[in-house]
Amino acid sequence: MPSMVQAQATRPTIRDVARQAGVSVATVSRVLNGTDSARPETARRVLAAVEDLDYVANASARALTTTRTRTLGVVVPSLTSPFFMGVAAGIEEQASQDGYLCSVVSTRDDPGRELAAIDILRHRGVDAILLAGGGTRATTEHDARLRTLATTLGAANTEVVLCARPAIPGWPSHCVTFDNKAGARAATSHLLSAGHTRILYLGGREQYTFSPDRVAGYRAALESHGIAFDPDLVSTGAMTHTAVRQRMEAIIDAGLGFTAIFAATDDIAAAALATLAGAGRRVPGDISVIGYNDEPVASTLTPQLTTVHVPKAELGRLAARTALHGSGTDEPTTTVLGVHVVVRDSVGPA
Amino acid sequence: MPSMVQAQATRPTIRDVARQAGVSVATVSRVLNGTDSARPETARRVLAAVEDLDYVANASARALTTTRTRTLGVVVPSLTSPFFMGVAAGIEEQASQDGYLCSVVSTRDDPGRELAAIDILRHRGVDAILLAGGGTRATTEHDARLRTLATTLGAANTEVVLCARPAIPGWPSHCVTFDNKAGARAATSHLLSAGHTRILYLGGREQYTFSPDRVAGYRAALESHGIAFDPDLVSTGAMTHTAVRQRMEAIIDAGLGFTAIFAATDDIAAAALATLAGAGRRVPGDISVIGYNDEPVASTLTPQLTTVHVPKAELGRLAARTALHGSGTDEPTTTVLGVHVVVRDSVGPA
DNA sequence: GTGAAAGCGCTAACAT
DNA sequence: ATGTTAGCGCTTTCAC
Repeated sequence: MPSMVQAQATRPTIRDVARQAGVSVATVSRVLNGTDSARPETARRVLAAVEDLDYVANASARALTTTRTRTLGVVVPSLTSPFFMGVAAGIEEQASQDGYLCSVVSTRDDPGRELAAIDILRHRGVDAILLAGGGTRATTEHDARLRTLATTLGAANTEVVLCARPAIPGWPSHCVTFDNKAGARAATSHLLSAGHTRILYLGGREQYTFSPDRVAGYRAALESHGIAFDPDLVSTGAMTHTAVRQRMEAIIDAGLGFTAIFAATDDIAAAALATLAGAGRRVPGDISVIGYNDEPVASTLTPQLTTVHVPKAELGRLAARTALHGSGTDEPTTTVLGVHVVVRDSVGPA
Repeated sequence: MPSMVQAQATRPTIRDVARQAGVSVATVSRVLNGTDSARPETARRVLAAVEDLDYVANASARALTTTRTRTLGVVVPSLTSPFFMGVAAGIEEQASQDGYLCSVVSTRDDPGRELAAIDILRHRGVDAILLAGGGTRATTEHDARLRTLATTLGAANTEVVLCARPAIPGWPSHCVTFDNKAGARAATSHLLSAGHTRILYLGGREQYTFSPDRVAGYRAALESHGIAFDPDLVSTGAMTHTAVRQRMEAIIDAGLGFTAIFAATDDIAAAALATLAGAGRRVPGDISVIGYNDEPVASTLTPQLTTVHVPKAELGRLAARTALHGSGTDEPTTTVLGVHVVVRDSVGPA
């Protein structure tokens, strides 16, 4: 047992271990990294010294020589979004399983901070960057800047992979996302199959990255069923709880005819459900409602919400794997995960 | 413009910048860190060279000499808990504002992984560690191990501060938390003031860190109002949505008399609300319900949930500040943030 | 199988 | 105000 008197102010280094084990620092390094085989007895002595001194290798020094930090940078739009945290959970799980640490920086829902976030991560020398979600739809100028930065980083051997967001044309690295439009189409079809023909699309602002495809899926389903698209049935705008409620109230007051609602997110669906309840409309008796994302809130609602399941954790895991180990080819790839309707209690016959 | 032919496979170093600017590396370092004043013209040349070469300092090399990584390690029980993500958002905001990066590792709700998580962070040489939440109540043995590890790290100048969890006796560093018991007391009092005397406590498993204090607060409020504590009115168990619903159904079927519910979390309250609606009991007409935590779900419920607000983001920010800059004294401190009832629509007169 | 020594890219004395 | 230089703690040739 070491002396209790002198507080160890300075951490032991590999040299301390070498001295204590009676070997060279090179041997200690080899034993600790399994780089080269050492005599069992030598290894034992080294390990004993490590244990004894409570030695922990200096990650910075190691990174300096290996040029790898074993860190994955993650950029998310928000730390409080159930959707992105579902994805982040998958990322973290895969990364930690592979011995990587996740450094996360949030843009706080400001796409303008995306570039800065990537730059912070670049300065830290992370081995790869995951750009999860995008918040609002980018301008082509923003996309161009993003692409330039990603290309620079790619040349420096740091992949920037897009995750849970639409692919960007000409992106130099990979993209792992889900079939956003197909999900919207499936949701709408689900409603159509139940006999609904007047379906209200209740969306967020049009500049959200997911908006265009969700509207497109909605329209596509309508067309397949030979139903004319009615612009009056499309409502977009802010998606805070109160904003959606106000929008719904106005719609109800206006006497707009519809028997079902396709909400672009579960949160929007929640607000719709609340408004409907307040207006005395029964779900799914009078009105059917379907959501999108399958966030935890879906099953706490009354009635439990039928929605489109997005494999968030799986998406995160796959994205992390792709960022860390590549996708097999050197070429940029786009992997699109499937989604499906999960039937609960908020949809009934027309 | 540099040659387009040769792809820059290797990143420029401080020497490249020095050469290009016609100064020494020391000057470059000084200009970049603002350590010492340089002649304006010199600084300009350095900055131009940096710009020109797209130079980014190597964080590992810098950390090696300064012995500071400018990284904050964060241990959370889960990346999908709205409560902890609220706290994490505050942590990330404060850290990034102070130029620190957050490296997060999740224990995936397994307190047994807490030690391992801290150890991972220790190996990375983070400057401080935030232990957010604890999931389940620890054994004294677990606490002892935690304390030992924290003490070791503290000696190595790495503070391990507790965040949003009960203080641990003898903890060598700081603790930033909220008044858990007072919140439970306030919630119960809120119900009592509305005239309720038969109040059901609907909790999670007893080993959750927050459980004991919430029950204690509930009892304390009862006592202050001269109402006898009835053990039959305390229901604890798993807090998944279905588990709580089953529990609630059994309670209703058993004909237990009560006019109000104090749910230990908003999620539990959500499940209770769903069960009540299914049973035809109106809230707050027949039964009043109050939650705890003030998570986003509270305002999506019907009726909107009256609950106890916990300043999650503020808690996170303060904890980060404390971990990064200390609390003023060298002595371990415990900072307890206040909480308050936020009145919405789920509580009515008895 | 093991040791000696040369860096990795940076900061911080110490000179001037 | 700026240059020289000695490390920081590790990995990795290159010898033996």
